[in-house]
Amino acid sequence: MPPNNPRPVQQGLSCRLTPDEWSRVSDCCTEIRQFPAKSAISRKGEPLDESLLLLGGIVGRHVPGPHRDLREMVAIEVPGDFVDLHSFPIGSLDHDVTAITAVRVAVYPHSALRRLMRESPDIGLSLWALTVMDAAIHRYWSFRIGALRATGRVANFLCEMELRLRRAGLGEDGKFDLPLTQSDLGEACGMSAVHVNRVIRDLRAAGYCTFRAGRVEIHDMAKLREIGSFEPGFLFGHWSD
Amino acid sequence: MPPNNPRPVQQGLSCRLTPDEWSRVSDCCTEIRQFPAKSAISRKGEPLDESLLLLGGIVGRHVPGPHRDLREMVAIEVPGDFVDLHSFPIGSLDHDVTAITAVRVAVYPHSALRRLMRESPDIGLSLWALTVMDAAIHRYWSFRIGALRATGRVANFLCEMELRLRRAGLGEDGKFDLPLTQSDLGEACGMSAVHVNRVIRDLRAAGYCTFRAGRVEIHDMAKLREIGSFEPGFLFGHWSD
DNA sequence: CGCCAATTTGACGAACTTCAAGGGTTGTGG
DNA sequence: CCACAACCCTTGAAGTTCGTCAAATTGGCG
Repeated sequence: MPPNNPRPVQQGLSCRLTPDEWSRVSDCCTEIRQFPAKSAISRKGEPLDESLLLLGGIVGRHVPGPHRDLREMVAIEVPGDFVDLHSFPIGSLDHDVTAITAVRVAVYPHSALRRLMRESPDIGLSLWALTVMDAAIHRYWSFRIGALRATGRVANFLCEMELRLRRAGLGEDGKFDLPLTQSDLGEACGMSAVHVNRVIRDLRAAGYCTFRAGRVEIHDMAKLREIGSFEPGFLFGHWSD
Repeated sequence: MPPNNPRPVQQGLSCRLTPDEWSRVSDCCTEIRQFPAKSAISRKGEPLDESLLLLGGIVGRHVPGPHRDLREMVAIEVPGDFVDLHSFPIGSLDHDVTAITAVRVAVYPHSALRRLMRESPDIGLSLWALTVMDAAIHRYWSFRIGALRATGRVANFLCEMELRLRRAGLGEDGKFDLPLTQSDLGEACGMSAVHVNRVIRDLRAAGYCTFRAGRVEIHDMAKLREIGSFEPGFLFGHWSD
């Protein structure tokens, strides 16, 4: 390990690793890298030989369709999440990864992770678990888009973001920054930006929450969770608050 | 390895493993098990200490909502797919697993898989890759439901099923069995059963495909893929036909 | 200030859900 | 063999939700 090895702070999803595991994973980090807002981090199909842990900022993952204007946001990563650990076992991704805000990431070369996994298969299992949690979040997004109508979708989405950002130490008391445009929100929830606007107006008028200038304030969490059919234990029951 | 160790045939997604890897994974199989149609295989949150490889039949995975009538089908497994390998790194699942048809599965105790992974981390990596492919399919489902409208969703879904079932050796020439009700299809595509009925009537009238009595016949694959915005390489470009 | 992107609102039509009813098929028990 | 129940499919009618188009407004930033 180089003496100037960067050692990211443990937060968010990565808290599933024990401190010792985290320490040994951190040893694999070779670099801290930055991306400006709205820049592409990687593209579908591109060969990848490193994975990124998000340290600061918000990252979006989009599945592109056959036309430029047809795509869906399939995931959002918050600090503490691995952005593209999925590329480790398979060498590339099926989707685009984009920096929504300016972003700071820790770089983990696949070669180092592979070496670590050969030395300590149990750590490999813990990292595997992180990608499995990621898949569970994907499934919940399917549930949201498929089973709920527009108002419920937005409410449910805000509840998930509140929970995940709070777990990442980036919000409390139902207040947090969510630097997404209404168009972003529409792409994440499978609805038009115009309709997103109407829905958040209704949510504001009802007194449940506000979403303005990239900041969310939830005033009635119980009600928002109810109309969003949101259950905080949606991730295996591991997050129950 | 017991002398009467069942050795499942390799097909579908599991073809990503080398024959040697497959052989060593197969050694972990302790049992062949059956489930009747419409029976529950496992439920959300239940502790699991084994994973199942689907040998025959169709399995559905549902994320349940807070009410009985609110749920979404988030995945369908076909023979050759692991049904719940996601439970291996984490010990439980966030969703229900249901036998849609009568089902035959190969049982892999987690303890045996863990032993195998410690002996051969590279095989662990290959199994990890299978769960990563699974997540890619989840993302594609999000794309389908979020970015397409009803007709495109159904067309896209049928294209995916055609590809996966053909890959599993269970269909050719655009004809295959898909033992789902129109309600099932609605739960998978995020639409009402009534509207599913109208959409498949339109697809039939247009001469693109038929879906009757659990059997699909695609008459114009190019057209169906076009209106479904379906790209056969959706899985990392690994499946390109 | 002036530009550009994002937000907001109205109007309209299209897409979709719900409710309701009828018909077909299958399996079961008399 | 028939009657019946259960389930699925099919269609119509009516109402709701949502997308599209268009235009005005706001807000951030050089």
